Amino acid sequence: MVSFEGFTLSGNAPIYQQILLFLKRGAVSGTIRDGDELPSRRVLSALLGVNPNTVQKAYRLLEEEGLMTSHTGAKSQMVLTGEAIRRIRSELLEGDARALVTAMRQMGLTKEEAAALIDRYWE
Amino acid sequence: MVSFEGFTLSGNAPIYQQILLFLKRGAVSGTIRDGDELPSRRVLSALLGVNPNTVQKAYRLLEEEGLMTSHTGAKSQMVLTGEAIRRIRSELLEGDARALVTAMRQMGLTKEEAAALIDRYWE
DNA sequence: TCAACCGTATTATACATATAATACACTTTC
DNA sequence: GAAAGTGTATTATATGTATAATACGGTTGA
Repeated sequence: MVSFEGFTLSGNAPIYQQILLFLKRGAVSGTIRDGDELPSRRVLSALLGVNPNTVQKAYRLLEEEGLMTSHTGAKSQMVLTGEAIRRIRSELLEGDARALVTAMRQMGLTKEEAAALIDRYWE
Repeated sequence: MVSFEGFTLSGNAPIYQQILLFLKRGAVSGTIRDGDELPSRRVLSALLGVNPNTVQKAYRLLEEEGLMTSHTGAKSQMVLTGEAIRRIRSELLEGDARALVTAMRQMGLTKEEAAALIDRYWE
């Protein structure tokens, strides 16, 4: 069963996107694996304090990406092939790195200053 | 005059937030300085291909933060004290660093792997 | 002076996001 | 078999974002 322990809503990003991102990052790290069952829409929405439709939107997009299967009446399961995991990993890392480098550059930081900042915030 | 050269809309973030972020980062880097005139709402909206109201929203928020003054009929000007710049710098760097570290951690990367990734994307 | 530009304001429409309240058919479990 | 839980679907409302079309009064500069 996929655990949402340690997941908290934050920032201005849409909730369904935050859920999607949490699941993809878990797949990349290996804490979420192929065949793992997801909490039901109702259970997760109650856990997060959001509307069931919001969870459903995240799950629907997950399924449309081929990362999950769902059948009426039964629990939904993650579908994670090695190829899919590598694809997600590349997408996420590239996006995050690009965003940070853009930000640091626009603020006039050197590569060394950026590295030192990350090092300090790692704790 | 504040230049928007090198600024392009990207991603899903609201346009008015992207404009605000660009101006704040410019203030931190020193490319935008106290007293600098901003392009008019109409001119900037035409340059970016967005609605004048969207630019007005960004400018209004900038003014509400005390980083700009505007008077009917005249050009708007940046208001950047040393204290304000330090505040913006802290806010932006903290937010960016926190976001990246959270992402890398959730994907199971080590500090060294994250540093190598940033180093590679710096080019 | 006066035309051009500026900041500001209003009204309307459209889309995305999120919530709320139901409803129905299917699966699982006792 | 029956109850509980599940995926799925619908309709409605509210808010934020973005666009569109105007309008008005103040400032600037030829």
